[in-house]
Amino acid sequence: MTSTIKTVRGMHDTLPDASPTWQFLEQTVSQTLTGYGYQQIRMPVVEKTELFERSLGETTDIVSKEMYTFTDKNGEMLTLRPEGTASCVRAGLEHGLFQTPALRLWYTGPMFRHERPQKGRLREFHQFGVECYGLSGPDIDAEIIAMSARIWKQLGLNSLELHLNSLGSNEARKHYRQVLVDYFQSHRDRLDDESINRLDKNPLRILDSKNPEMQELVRLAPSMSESLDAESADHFAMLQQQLDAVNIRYTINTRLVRGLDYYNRTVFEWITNELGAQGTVCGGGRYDGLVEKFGGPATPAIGFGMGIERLVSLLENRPEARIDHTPHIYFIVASANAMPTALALSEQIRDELPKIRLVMHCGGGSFKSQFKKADKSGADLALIIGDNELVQQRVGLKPLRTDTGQTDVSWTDLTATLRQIFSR
RNA sequence: GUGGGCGUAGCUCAGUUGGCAGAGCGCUGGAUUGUGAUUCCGGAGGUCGUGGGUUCAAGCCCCAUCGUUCACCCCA
Repeated sequence: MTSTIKTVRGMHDTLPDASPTWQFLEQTVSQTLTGYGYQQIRMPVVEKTELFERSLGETTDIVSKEMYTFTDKNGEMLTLRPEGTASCVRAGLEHGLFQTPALRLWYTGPMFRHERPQKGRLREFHQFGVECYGLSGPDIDAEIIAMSARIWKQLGLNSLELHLNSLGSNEARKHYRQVLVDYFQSHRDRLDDESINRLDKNPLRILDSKNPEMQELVRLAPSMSESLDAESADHFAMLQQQLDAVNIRYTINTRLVRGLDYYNRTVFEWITNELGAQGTVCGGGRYDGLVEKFGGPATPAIGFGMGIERLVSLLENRPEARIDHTPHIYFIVASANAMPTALALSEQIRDELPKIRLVMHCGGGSFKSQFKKADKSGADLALIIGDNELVQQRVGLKPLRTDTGQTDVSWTDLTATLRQIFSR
């Protein structure tokens, strides 16, 4: 055997066994989003590199070391998108969508980050993204969170916990950042290497440290809530009130930071402990300054991303969380002479009963093996045609999942009979 | 980018102090001519991830490399 070509590291095939779960998820999510008045937008997978550098922040890990960037034939620097928000803002500006007062959008597709793969973390992964533009009040924050909660309910996931925080206005965050730097600077001797590294790059992340030796220092650090500006504090309080009103439980986590630079005010994550270290299944927040930063009108915005692979692994092994593709009918063709008639009959069934899933037996083989395949297919009913049936112009019907015996029916009555059988 | 575990049939995995490559499941053929699931009998399928090295002899020992997995980091 010559050496076979395999998938690129960190990128996976989704095989036929797994795709019914993906389809269940995709269908459920898109139906729920549609139910809230969100409209789908589709953006290219490739964008100019500059788009991500300017939106995510050049010092974030994603931009500084995780992007799939390459030079196009004409010398342009392009990047496989690492997330969707930047593209969505770009598309909105490019097509004047932000003229619409309350613009509700969603999208789905692959994202690319060159990270070391591990459980729940791939180099090509898939997200649903939801973005809403033009609304600054906490009501839309509450709606978007309630909508995500409803999605979990529809999917049958009940172990997700909502973590909530407010980063305040950009000014307040800048101020808090300085307070934090001062605090950690005065305890520099107790910081680990990584934290020292973060001190000037992204000091808020020190609060996220999992190093047990840092816990005490982090616990005593000044809290973000004390640095919140009055308006943000008000916004945050109202959001909590509204979440209470719709019975959504949450944990205020003042150490919840999120890694992208564009966030302000409300940030949230839905977290599970069933996935190991990559427990965030959904995360998002406000990014009120981003549209303006790209030269657009001042446009408040909020959005979130959901990791499809992570959700799928929560849904795996649940038979109810799959789209059913089991055929209804398996058509057994006992004699090659009968094939033209069998094909004609099956096409007639497809014409008149378009919802029926019918598998034609192709490729010949013994009667016995055809029956084995019919059984294996999971079909409820086998249709049988061979030389005898050809002469009598009839088709055999054998139920495969019940003990009721085999019957037969004339060609002309076939679809009517099937309609009756499968109307139940 | 850093550190640990693991790579043997399509899948899940055995393989002893280095001595002929294995099982279960799956696939496939058959058990008196056209009837599935249970049962019984047969068959196909492997450069043991890849490349070097040690040895009379390597799936097993050594080195490298790729992949995978888990954690750090980061995030969906």
